[in-house]
Amino acid sequence: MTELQFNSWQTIQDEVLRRIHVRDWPPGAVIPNEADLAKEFGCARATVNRALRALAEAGILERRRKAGTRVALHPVSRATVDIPIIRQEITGRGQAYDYRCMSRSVTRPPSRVIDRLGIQGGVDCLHVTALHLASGAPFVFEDRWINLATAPDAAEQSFDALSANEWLLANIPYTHGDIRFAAEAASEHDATVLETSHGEPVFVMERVTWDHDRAITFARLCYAPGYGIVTRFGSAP
Amino acid sequence: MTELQFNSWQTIQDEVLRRIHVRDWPPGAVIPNEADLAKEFGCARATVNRALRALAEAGILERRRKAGTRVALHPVSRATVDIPIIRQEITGRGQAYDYRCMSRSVTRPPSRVIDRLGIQGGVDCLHVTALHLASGAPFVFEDRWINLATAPDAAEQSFDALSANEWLLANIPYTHGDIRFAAEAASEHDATVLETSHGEPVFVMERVTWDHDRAITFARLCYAPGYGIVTRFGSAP
DNA sequence: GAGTGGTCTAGACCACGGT
DNA sequence: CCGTGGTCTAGACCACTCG
Repeated sequence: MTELQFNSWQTIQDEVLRRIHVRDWPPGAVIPNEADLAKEFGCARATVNRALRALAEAGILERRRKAGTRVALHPVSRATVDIPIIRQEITGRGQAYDYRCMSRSVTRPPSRVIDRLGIQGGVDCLHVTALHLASGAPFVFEDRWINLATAPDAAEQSFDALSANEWLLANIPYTHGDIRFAAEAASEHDATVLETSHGEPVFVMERVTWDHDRAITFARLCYAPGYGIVTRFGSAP
Repeated sequence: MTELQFNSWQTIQDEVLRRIHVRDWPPGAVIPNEADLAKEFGCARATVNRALRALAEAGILERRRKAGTRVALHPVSRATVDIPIIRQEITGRGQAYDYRCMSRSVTRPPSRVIDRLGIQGGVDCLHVTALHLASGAPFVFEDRWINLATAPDAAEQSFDALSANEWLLANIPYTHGDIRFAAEAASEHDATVLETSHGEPVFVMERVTWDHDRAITFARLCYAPGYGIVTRFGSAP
């Protein structure tokens, strides 16, 4: 009845959020369908759809055909984390970037890596280790295995000056990847490279990158003590 | 010329990705505008818009009015991390959830917390510490400060049986939050509670939750050794 | 100023999946 | 079966911003 104008999809999104916040639509409740909301808000159904779809992508609403749209029962906070190229991450902080390749060899990877890459035994991989420095100080130690069956051109790269991180991104297309964040104790080798102590807590990021069903590379990034990842969830500034 | 049918926005997205992958449109290049692509693909401009907007949200394209759409120069991997309620995280692994409140008091927070909450000095907060257990083993230690100016009802809660984590989510609406992941050495107290050793690496998540410009709560979650966060980026399975 | 993406509309058909 | 969201269309106006 209150035919107030909600013309933009963001206005509608705000109104829906408000109704959720004031428990007009409590968690688990089914909200009116798109057609009814469009009529109430005095706009096209596509506009309502745009607003509700964005909220569903944020994890606030759950939508299913025929069943309708309901307020999520178990509010998960869905945060988006941007993982930049290491060079960008360092120069973005106003620090000087430096790179040092530490080893390069073609070997059969340990079973731990074979499992992550999902490859058959006996496949040789290119193993590269390198250090990325920020203003001269060790920033992150990169321990990477490249599947030569997927990225054969990598065999001709020395990675002396250009990091595998950047070369792969610039030359090998990927479709998706897995990431794992964890806290680990610095190994003897990690500690030496990062100029810290054995057993010191280090932030570790492990990434596997894929091109469709073919594994490209597995990387273990071991960050110097003090590193952290910052991110946000929700909409407002 | 090739008036093949690209009717769905996902088909168009795949085709755009393919052209990026084969360096038809290299990083930094400006791609044709929506109207031209719509003509080429034989579909409505809105359909092209849908496909390109999704790729922009994924960080693969950068779009600006008048300047047009270009392939992102510095490919960031944008991963989405779901942060569930702790109870859900544990029961979702098929383990039994248990909760133990360890302390509760109204105090003035340390300056470190005051800074994160962005509040004026002299404001009292509710300080709650608690342990969440998975199948009887310590899982995560929660050290939380609740801003009573924003959530006054919290003062009447004992948090003996229901964790602050769940009570807040169910009773205090929020709009957004900040998250920080890091690796730290377990303090003497952390170690005792988590049944590990002093100095052991632990995964730490710090969260500040807001309702518009009012801080609700700051939580430091200290996970038992071995914990990690897994996530994905990109589109394919 | 003018080109580009951003958005809205009114209508239509379709695919999924509860009932 | 049939209601619901998912999507597409053709056209229109607007807002931003680059040149």
